Amino acid sequence: MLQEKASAVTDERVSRVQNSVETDLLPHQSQLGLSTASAIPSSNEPEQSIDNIKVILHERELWKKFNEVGTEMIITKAGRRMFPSYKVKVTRMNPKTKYILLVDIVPADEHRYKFCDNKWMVAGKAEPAMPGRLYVHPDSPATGAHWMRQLVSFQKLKLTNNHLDPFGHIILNSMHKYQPRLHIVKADENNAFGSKNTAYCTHVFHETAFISVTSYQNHKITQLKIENNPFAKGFRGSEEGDLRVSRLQGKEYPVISKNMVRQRLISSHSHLAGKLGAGVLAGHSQVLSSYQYEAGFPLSNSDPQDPMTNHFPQSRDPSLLYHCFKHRDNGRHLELGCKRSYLETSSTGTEEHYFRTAPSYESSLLSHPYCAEGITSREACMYGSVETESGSAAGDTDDLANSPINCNMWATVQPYPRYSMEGIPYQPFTAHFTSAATHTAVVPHPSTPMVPRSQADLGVYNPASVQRDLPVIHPSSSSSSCAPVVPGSRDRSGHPSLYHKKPESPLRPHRDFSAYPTQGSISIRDPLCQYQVELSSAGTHWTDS
DNA sequence: TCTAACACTTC
DNA sequence: CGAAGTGTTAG
Repeated sequence: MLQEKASAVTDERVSRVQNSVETDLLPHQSQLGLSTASAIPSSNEPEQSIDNIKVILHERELWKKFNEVGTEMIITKAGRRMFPSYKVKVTRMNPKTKYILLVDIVPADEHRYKFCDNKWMVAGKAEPAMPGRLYVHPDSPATGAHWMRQLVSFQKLKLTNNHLDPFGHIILNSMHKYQPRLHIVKADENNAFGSKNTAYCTHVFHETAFISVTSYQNHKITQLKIENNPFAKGFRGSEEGDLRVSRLQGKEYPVISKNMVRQRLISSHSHLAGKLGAGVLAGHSQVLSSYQYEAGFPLSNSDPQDPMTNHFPQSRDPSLLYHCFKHRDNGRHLELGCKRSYLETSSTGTEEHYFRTAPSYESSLLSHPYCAEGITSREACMYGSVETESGSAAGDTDDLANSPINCNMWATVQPYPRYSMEGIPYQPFTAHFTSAATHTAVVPHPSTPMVPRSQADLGVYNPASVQRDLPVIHPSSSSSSCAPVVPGSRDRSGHPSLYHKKPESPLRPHRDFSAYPTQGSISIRDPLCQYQVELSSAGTHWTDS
């Protein structure tokens, strides 16, 4: 079924990927993980290594439309879904192997933006990234056959600007540009990942890059959202007249669509306003000094060629890294990753690129001196998202019956070079990640297939706390952050951590982050599930304590 | 800039 | 029918 199409489409890419990947990365070691896989004869398919998995972005045309204008995603305290939603079609997986699919959203560059004069302009340096969180698809882990059977939807993923978010939503800073990434991780025997040899690969679709906002800046985007998002149907003007009753106001007179009006106003406005320009850093100046992603983020949208991309000024360079990685045992892989990256720019858009493990910014990190050090800690945490669970979860996307895990979020650490440098171990976060696989999480609800280790705590780590309390500390920055997770790498240097969790408390990384508000109460209404992951690192499996 | 209440929609 | 996702609007 799907495969057919997909395969056709992807062929090219695949080959590319392979080559590169293989060369650098380890050729498929994935096998270790085979637990599941082993049984399978992979005979037919070309190689079913994780590197050969093809991923096609669903509704790419729609994404492109948004991207041409400069996609904006609303972020709210309560969490807002993305629209277009992130959905992919996956092919060339080993039908019997179990995989975990997750999405993370990393900074696309190191700038803060401002919408002036009807255009996005750089307005200073980006704020330090928060520890990234990962959104694990609710069906994870599931077999290749399951994933390939239908579209894999991440529509329930929510974005928030609440650094203390207790729900497990992905935390972003407003007016910053981000790049969503899909990671496919081979599940280990326990249906988790985290083992040392966990194999995984990352796919990036440049057209899904967006700038986070608390309210739409470009009316063209507002318009596209209204026209395409079913929930915004109420704002669609009636065709012709565009007469719409303005009930909101309680008035009954027909009005020109607000959008239109708005646009006009805006435009006129913008002219006036325009000038401010960018230079402002908006105040925040927060000294970012320390943090830096590196300049080169790989992510950018970039296609140089693509005109569209340009909407976001600066962003990036075109290149992306491409690669897939497998982890080997410890952390070394990171390094590998670094090297490999090469630009792929060209391809463009559409497709995805394989990345190295390290997240984009990470990559940068890699380059940095810090990288090396930092890397170690990467870890990811997961949160269960609240929502997920419930029914909807299933529905949404695909659905699945399996049901395994509902949503989970993972957090990745971000890189804050500074700290890392110091050598402080961030373990804290690490811990989260940790071993995850094994541990999986828990969640209050036992439902999860995974292992329920601890329980739920919700919080895994709380970013928030981190931020506030320790601003500095962010966890490991470097490395972990990057890595998306999973795969492990961490070096172990030390930190193994794990964390565990207390039930109520969020996880605190070692340091404490204290406060997590949350707690259980939060919402968990539903089941949250949490996973903890560990990257491969060394053994860390959690230590639980 | 950001937030919360809102009217309307989907599911 | 109720829960939840929309952009709007006022603050």
